[in-house]
Amino acid sequence: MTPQRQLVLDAVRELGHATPEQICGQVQSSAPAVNITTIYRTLDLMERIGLVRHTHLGHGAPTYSELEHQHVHLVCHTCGAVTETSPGLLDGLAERLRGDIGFDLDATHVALSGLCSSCRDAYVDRPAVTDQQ
Amino acid sequence: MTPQRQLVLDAVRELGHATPEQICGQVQSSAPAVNITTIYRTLDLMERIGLVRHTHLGHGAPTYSELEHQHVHLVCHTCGAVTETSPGLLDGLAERLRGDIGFDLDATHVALSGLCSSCRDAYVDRPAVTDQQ
DNA sequence: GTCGTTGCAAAACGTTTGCACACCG
DNA sequence: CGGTGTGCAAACGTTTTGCAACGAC
Repeated sequence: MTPQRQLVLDAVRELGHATPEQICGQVQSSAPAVNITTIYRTLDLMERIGLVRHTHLGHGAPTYSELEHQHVHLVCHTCGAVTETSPGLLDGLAERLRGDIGFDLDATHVALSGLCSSCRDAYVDRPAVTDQQ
Repeated sequence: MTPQRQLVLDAVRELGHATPEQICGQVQSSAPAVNITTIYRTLDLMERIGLVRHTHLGHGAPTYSELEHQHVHLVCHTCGAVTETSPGLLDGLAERLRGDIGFDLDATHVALSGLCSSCRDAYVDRPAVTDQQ
């Protein structure tokens, strides 16, 4: 565990959900010389050994978090808002997928997408202007 | 509806699920001068008016398909294989999300991720080497 | 002439690679 | 020494942007 790696892990823990770029910023606030390449390499390494995980929120860069940070993410098509909810919501689905076709679902790795309540309310005959997915 | 746009729409229909680059290739096979910028702009336009949709299969470029092509996609973490299944599988979840937090789920927009049956079988004490997500 | 559409080049974004240097055993 | 980790620059794949030219009304 090198100093850079410790800083990356600390940043992931502090930031909760963060893109490699955000993590890089956080790390550089205490060690400006650290390069973003190192961030990527370190995140990759830590993911392989099971220290962190990444989640695709739809658009753009994935976000990294601690392995224990287990949530299902809901991303709004229209405003891009991210809501977290319990992985338990997908237990039934996971069981059915496993039984039906032998697919072992990882509910937390990708965000589910849809329309959040406020956008649904606003979406009265006004077509979506932005799809941030 | 310009000739380019018709070609893009035809390509989306012929290819089923295709990335912008693949669509560009298909279009250029009959009209070589068409630029990929036009593909992007046209797909964007057609998505806004509801002719096509795009789906994130995890890694890399999204795939475009006709609006009617409604599937839930399952992508394997390890081998990257894509399975299609019925959107009905998520009906219960969609209902619960709508009731609990007012989130209107679009089950077909992102692929669910996990481990396919063959990779799960192969995954006996052999850690994943590739995560294509 | 005005507006929308196109092609092209360049930029932008997120990520990966090659390579040389430094450090630690 | 040898091997690992790092920084830097450059490449990469995908997407967006600026701009000039074209065409339809």
